[in-house]
Amino acid sequence: MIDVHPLGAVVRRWSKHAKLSRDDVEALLSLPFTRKNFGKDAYIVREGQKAVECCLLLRGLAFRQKLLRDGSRQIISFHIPTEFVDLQNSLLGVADHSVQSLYRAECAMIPRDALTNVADEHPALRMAMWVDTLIDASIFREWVVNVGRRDSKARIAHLLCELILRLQKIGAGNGGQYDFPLTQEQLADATGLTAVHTNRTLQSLRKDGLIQLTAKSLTVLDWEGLREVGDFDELYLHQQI
Amino acid sequence: MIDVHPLGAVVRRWSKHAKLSRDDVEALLSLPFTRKNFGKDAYIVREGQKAVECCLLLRGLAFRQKLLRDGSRQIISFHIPTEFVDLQNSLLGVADHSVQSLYRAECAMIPRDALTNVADEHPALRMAMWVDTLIDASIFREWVVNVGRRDSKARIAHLLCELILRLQKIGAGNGGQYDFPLTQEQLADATGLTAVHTNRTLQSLRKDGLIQLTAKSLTVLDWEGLREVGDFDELYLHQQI
DNA sequence: CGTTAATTTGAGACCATTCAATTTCGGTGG
DNA sequence: CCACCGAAATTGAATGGTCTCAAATTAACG
Repeated sequence: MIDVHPLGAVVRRWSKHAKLSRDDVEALLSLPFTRKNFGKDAYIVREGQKAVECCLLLRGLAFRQKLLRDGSRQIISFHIPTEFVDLQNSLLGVADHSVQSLYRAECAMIPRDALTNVADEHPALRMAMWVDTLIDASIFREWVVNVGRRDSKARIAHLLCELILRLQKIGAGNGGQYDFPLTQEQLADATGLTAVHTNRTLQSLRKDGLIQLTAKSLTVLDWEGLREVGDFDELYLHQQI
Repeated sequence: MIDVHPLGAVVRRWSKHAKLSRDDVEALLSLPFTRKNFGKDAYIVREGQKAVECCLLLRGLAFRQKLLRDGSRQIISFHIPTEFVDLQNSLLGVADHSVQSLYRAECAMIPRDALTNVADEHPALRMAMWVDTLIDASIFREWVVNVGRRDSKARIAHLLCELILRLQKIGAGNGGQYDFPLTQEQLADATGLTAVHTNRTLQSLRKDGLIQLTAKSLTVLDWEGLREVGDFDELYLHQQI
């Protein structure tokens, strides 16, 4: 799973949505970028900021969040390697939310102009980018359903199912075990629960023999069971194999 | 606010995001379409369906929803005239959720192929479409926050603020009064509450002198108060005047 | 003007929260 | 290597917001 070129994984992913010509691929791979490392909870994009470069996640995890006036927060999505965390900012201009690294993250920062130029000259690449943002949107929709209509157990199970499938897709984890550096507070902020109740809910999922969750590592013991509890249907991920 | 051409409103809206040449506008206005009327709760797009045409809402309201296994539902967004209700389906292929008319709706149905062709030939139009779907996504994100982290009163106030601003933008409503054919059950399904609790919450908003809501008509009595209660910040709507 | 949908009201139960205290874990410096 | 520290996880008990279930009232529509 180690790519010679950091953008190699993107080529692989996008090839599934659109037919990329040799020329398209070449243009993509010759995009300029700089590597950048982020520590725990470091800001990758800050709300209100004007975007000048676009961040492709290479290693680690990232999440997007919005803060409320009363200080509470809602995590809006998680991002795993090979994903752009802020593609929409390249177009909308001002970021309407923040992106932070989770634990640690390594990114390829691509100048916004270079990205829009390559999109202008390569319609297939623009299409792939668009599809990326559409899949993002589809995931947001499912999150609305998750926090809006499911109880705590289903919410957490559903979130775990989603992350597991996405991690699987990029070849992370083996034997049902995944690196999982999320704190229970982050899990809570992503599901609209409190940290305390998240703790109890996780205990319940463990007691049911569905998962094992310790020390930054998640093991799936009963995938079908977890899927059942989480009311999980992966259609919304649009992960056409 | 009556357009000679149904796509006129789209031209006006998109002109704010991207510079449209005379040629772009012409291409847009000469898109083929058929008018179609939908009755109360009629399906405009059905989950799992393959998209062959794209729906532009001309009159009335529409909403998107997802059904859960237990039969409950979550409304994911509302749509008002001049908006495309399923632009993403033109690209993603299979619809991952349904779109229904609310009360009544009049649409312009545009063949999917015609739309993608005009996008291929007119980069500015494609860009405008992309921005449309990005704003959609931004609204989904805010909805995640709304159902995830706000209490019932704030949730409903926030939703009302959003709809009011969007309706205002297309020139609907006068003197703070808007046509508002939503049932309390639909309001509930959009905010992740029950119909009963939505009823009580609305009463509370009325008692506070913020709104007047009767017989398919919403009147804003105290905009600043409603905004305050709803923790509303319109940045996410990306409605650059 | 009758019939159905939508709104409203009441009371009790329950899921999730709040607040506080305790335990465990991971990392750091002596 | 152990002692220490702060962060994270865990536990308990009480509170409260929202739900559930029913029934009553009102509005909408043909």
